[in-house]
Amino acid sequence: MIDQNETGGKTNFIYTMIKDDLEKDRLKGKPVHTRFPPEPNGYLHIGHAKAILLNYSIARDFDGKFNLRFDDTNPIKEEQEFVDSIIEDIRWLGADWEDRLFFSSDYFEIKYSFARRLIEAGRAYVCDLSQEEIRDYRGTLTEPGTDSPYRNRGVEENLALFERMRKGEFETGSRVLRAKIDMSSGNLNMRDPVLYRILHASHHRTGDKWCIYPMYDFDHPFSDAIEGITHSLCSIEYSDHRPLYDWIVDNAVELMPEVVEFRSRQTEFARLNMNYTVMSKRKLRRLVEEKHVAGWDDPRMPTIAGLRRRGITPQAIADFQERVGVSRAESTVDLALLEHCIRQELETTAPRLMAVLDPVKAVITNWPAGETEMCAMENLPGNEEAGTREIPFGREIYIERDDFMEDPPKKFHRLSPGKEVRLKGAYVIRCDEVIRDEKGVITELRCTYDPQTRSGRDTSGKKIKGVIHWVSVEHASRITVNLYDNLFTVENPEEDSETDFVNHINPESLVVCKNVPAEPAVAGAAPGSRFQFLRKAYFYLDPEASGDGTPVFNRIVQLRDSWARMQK
RNA sequence: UGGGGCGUGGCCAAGCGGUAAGGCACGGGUCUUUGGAAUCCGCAUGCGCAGGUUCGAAUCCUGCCGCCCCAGCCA
Repeated sequence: MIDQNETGGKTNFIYTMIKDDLEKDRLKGKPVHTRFPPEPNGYLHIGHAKAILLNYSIARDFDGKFNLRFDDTNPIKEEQEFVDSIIEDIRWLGADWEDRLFFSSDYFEIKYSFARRLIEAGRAYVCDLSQEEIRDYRGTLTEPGTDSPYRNRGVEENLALFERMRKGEFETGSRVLRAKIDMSSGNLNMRDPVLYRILHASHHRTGDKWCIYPMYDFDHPFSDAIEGITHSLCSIEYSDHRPLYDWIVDNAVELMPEVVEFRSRQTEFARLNMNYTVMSKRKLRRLVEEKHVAGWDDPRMPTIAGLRRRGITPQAIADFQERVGVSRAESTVDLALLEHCIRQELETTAPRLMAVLDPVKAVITNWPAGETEMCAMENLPGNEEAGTREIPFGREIYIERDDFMEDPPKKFHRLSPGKEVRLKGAYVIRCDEVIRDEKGVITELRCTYDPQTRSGRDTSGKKIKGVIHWVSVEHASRITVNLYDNLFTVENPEEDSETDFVNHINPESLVVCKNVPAEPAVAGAAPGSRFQFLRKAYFYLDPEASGDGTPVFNRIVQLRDSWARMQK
């Protein structure tokens, strides 16, 4: 018996349904079996990640199986390039299909046979109507359709015609195979849906072997049935297709029982939407093609490749997916939830480093010139096993420009004239003088340090509220930092149909900081590793943006900043 | 005016007739050499609305209202 503990306490309607199926033995002893069926015609995004991880975790939680099957039934739109990127993305997410990587096109031959049996049973016919005529005969939402004049062709004629379709005797689009169901159904999908169309096009896997290709509604349920898929999950917009799904599976069970592994059933759930981004393939493609972003893997994109390049971990995405849950209600999840998942993981796994993103020089006037002292700092606070590192401290340091205020408000706990602040891991300093250039811009802060306040052996008795990060000027490594922010300035870029969504693009979604001083340890960082730049944000050392050898760090997500919130 | 869905706090989401879980967000306290983290507290007299059934309704019934999807030889 599977109880809540074994399924991680998940209480969504799909888990409930599966538990019930198991209790009632509706699976007849077969393992729970799910699948993710991408069409290789584009890049995967975080919405797909929800579907992938849902399907995969169901299989895992119920000790079942998970297949990856490409729905490659439309050669015009599909490419091997997308097959490769999708495989890479799903593998990176951690969903494991073991040895069950399939393609709908693997089953074209048996599907052809199944179509023949449908014809033999008088349930499918070749229709010579043009595309426009078929549309006209279909009727409208409120009016029933009209039977095609070819609807009652004899079995032999249909069989012969279908075979000639396969042989390539007819032009693209000249004929189709249709199911004979009900032209007056309130459900448009049941008005004699097209099962096969003629497409003289080369397929990325089957080449020119076929010139007729099955439609999704015919192909998908049958593929599920022969793979033994027990629970075929898809998004809400397929709800209307379910009667057709069942029609196909029922016919497969009746007419071709020898290949049916399981009488699969379709269950729909709501797809993921998130604020401050767009999710449709069309819109994502526009962002890339119109160069609003650098590519499909631009760290601002909601694509899996983009999330990966941003530095977000698969663990955080999986955590996010579980917290979002699954239901049938249309929803838009707050980006803040994803950010929370990322921070929560990185808090305990990302070593700390100091870098000053917007530096201003501070000179410790009572520190001897040329003298360097090493300060020990923990790599991961609260985790002694992560150890410490030594950071050089000297007479000249950089501090964050906004960690100084000449005329600060009451609650400003950082540096200001005559006030003291602690340099993390080092000494307490006081600001004595502010130096400006002719334009009034602060160029240097003159400070003095208190020798009794050495971190770890402070004998001054001072209680200093503010702690700021710093980098020694003399020892600083230089890095490039990409400060990424939301791609859009509004929660829902698609809300107003009058305004093109690209008008809502955030002009500050990427701010590049070059020559950023960072502590020397940064030079030893491994590409692909993640850090917290103390008091600022989590960063990812971009392994693909080496360029001139200067390390490039992508901002993954900012730290929570209650000071910034107080300012508002 | 056809068919299929959905409406529980700002955002997700449990709940399936016994008196509104949880997470995020938000507000406040404690602690803190990250204004981070941690920790504690607060946050729906009410579940789209209106009736009804019942000792008792978010859960059952009736009627409304609102939103989403469907007329590809796309998936």
